[in-house]
Amino acid sequence: MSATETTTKPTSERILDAAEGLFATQGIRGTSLKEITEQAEVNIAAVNYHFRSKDALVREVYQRCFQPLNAERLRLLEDAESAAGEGSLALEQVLYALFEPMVRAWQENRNFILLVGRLQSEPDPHLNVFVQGLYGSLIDRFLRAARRAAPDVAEAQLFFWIHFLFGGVVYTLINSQDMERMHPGQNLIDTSDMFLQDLISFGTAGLRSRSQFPVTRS
Amino acid sequence: MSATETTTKPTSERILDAAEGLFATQGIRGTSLKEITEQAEVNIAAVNYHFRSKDALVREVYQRCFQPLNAERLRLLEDAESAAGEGSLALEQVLYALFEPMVRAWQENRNFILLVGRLQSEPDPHLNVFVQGLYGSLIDRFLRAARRAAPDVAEAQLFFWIHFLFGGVVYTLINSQDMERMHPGQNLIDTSDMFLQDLISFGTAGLRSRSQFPVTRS
DNA sequence: GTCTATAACCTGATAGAC
DNA sequence: GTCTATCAGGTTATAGAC
Repeated sequence: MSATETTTKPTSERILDAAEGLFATQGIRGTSLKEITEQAEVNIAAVNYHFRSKDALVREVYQRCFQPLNAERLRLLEDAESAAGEGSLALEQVLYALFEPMVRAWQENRNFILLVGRLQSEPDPHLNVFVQGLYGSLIDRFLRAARRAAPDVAEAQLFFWIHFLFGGVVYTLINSQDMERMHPGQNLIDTSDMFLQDLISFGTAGLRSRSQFPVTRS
Repeated sequence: MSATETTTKPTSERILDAAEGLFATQGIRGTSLKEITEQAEVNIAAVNYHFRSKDALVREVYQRCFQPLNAERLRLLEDAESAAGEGSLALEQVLYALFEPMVRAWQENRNFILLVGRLQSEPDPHLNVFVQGLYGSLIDRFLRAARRAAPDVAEAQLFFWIHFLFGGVVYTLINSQDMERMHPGQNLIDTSDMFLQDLISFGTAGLRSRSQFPVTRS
């Protein structure tokens, strides 16, 4: 690097950084290009030069955010599979590979999990289809691993309750600050290792449970 | 009622109905007053006459939506408590009283759960504070009941994991259509009774589990 | 209570100079 | 690649007639 060169990031990256944070805290529709370019300290027209439109910028933000996360998930799963013998992978290890990267990302940058949460509510169907493409074959890959780890649980049950766990994780991470404020005295997820440990115990116990409570209409 | 009177709802109610549906499907910031008044077939100025502003309309929509829900939750809990002897309430019954009204509301009107989901993502802090007020002492009330039902589980754990279950329920109900599409062949929550039954088994098994899986940093 | 008309402002997007 | 200037359209909110 040259000695006189300032380490300022390029314009397109500054736009992506600002957009990521503002989308996370204010929502996508709740954030205007004016706000983004002001925070990034670039000209308003730059966003339409480097990206084609606001929609394209949104997709770039999510791509940059989700691609390394899902790659890490896949890496952890493959590491665990090759470390364990064929078919001897535990359900606990599958859940660990699925959730560890997300909890770690949350620990490093709280904006990340907010960005994930936006997808549950932002109505844009184009974005949802795009993000589903980012997940690609990851869901199938993890479902097959879970199926081998828990052959006694029906595949449809595994599929459903792993998604359920995903929803619970996103919700509790997003609301962790509010929950700590509402119930002070004991930090519940102040360390991500502790939370992961409890999550995996909670999830596997649930997945291995069988319906017992009779529900009757009132 | 008079013979010639049409059974058309009053203007303010038509506005609330239209706003509820549009907020659910398009988001709050993603819905303009113009859209609302067009769907309600009322004049654009009526929303500022009957309600003070868009913010006040949003609060009215959530109040009308959440008040009967939480009243029903409380009723179910108190019914179960008076039916059972003092202190003999099961954790399953607490979870039933908490989630049954929500699942039933989802079954009757899919817009409802979308409206709940908006709160996780819409950035408006004023709205969040307002809705927290709607929940009022309900959380404390249910936490005390759960504590009596499971005295061996730490209160902080109960608080945390019941919120976790709430996040999972909202997520799976919101995404139930997509999940059915992604994993066809077996309906998982086609009947709310079946889902409630599985949910309560899953949740109580998780709540009663203890951490077993050792998590180590990679 | 309901309507028309309009104010004041913000939005994404683009043309064209530099 | 970066800027200024501007466009066409949408937004909430309000004033004032009926």
